[in-house]
Amino acid sequence: MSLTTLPDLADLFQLSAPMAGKRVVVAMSGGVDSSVVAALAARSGAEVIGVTLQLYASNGPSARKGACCAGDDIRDARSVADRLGIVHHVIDHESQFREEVVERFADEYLAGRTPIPCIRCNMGPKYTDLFAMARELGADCLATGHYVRRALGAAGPELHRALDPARDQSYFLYGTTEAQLDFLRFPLGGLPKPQVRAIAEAEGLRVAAKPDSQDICFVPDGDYAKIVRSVRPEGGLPGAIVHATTGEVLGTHKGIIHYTVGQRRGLEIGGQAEPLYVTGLDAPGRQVLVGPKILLAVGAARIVETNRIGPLPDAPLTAKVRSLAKPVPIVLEGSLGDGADCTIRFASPEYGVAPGQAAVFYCGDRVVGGGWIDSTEGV
RNA sequence: UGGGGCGUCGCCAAGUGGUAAGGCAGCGGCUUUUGAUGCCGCCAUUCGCAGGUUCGAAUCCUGCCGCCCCAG
Repeated sequence: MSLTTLPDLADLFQLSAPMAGKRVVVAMSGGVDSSVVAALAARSGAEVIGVTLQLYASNGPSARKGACCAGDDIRDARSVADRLGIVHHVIDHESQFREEVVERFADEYLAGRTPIPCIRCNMGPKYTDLFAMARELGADCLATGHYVRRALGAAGPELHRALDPARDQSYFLYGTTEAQLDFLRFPLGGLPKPQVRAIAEAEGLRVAAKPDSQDICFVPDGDYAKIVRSVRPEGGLPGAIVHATTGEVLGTHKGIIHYTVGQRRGLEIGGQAEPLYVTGLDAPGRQVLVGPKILLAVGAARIVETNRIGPLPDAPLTAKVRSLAKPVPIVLEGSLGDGADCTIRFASPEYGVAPGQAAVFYCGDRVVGGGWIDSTEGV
């Protein structure tokens, strides 16, 4: 695949031509996607500055394939920058990342919620901090490798789902502020992943065949609880597993942080006619509440600290309450944006809605906003 | 040490002479830029133990062991 099949590069970056004379800061994680963004930016003729945040220890157990922003990934980012002949900065962000993302992640679990560190990371280090840095560098925009689209609407820039729904990352970016969106660019939002890899290959980038990142970047082996315990040892305190309706004590759990609403496996309670699911977490009582699947049906949820991107449309909305969920029809009550709280009502019961997760609102492909799930109401 | 009942995979549980259902739990895999869910696969050569009857028993008989209940 050649670059000539691509749209005009100035259009990709949504900057007025000519690109020469423009300064583009690219957030480089060391993965394929952001590396291709840097390559495209370099091709465009703009002055490109690559910036990589070092988020945690650069060596040790966290070093693994598929992570980002540490160790090999930083070396990869630097190597790509060298290859492209662009300036590259590595910013030590370890302490901020630990406080804003990792410790917060642990505290959420301790409070009986199910956090999404990726959203916090996007809201904090990746956008707020990189954003400020790009401004200081006198950039015309900050480009990232996220699979979302920035569309120019009548009322200003809008955030839309990626063209390829399978790669869409809009769920993780609902917290983008209008001011950030004004300055951000997502050149990959309209491209299929295979084309991105093809570009990486054509450009001779060493990361062309690097595996996609997945899981939480700072959890090396999928054992997130181990990380939580390392930051907050009290997370490993056991307690009772209690039936949500009968109050019967059914067993002992190994620490509330290991469970999330909707979870089925790992309870180790046998002898039941039907599976038991986690229906709630009582952090003060250190109890895990369980019950049959029917108890997971949720009719409404309280959403807090909301963000709105662009005007609220006068059209039906849908919401995603998990990254992998299909958007489902909802009715929004209350105001959206500027940190306000609101309530959403599901047209049909939604299952496994966990406090701490995000609810992201869509109007078609457009991201209208979102917030954190604070509590839910049964049906 | 009278009477009755029961002992089948970690748990619940079908099976009453013809060669061990199912559910739960667990394990593995698929899926997946959070945690889950879901889906697929695996999971008792053996039925408390020891004998006996029978072509053939978890199923019938005998003894032993263990547990439960009711009695005194």
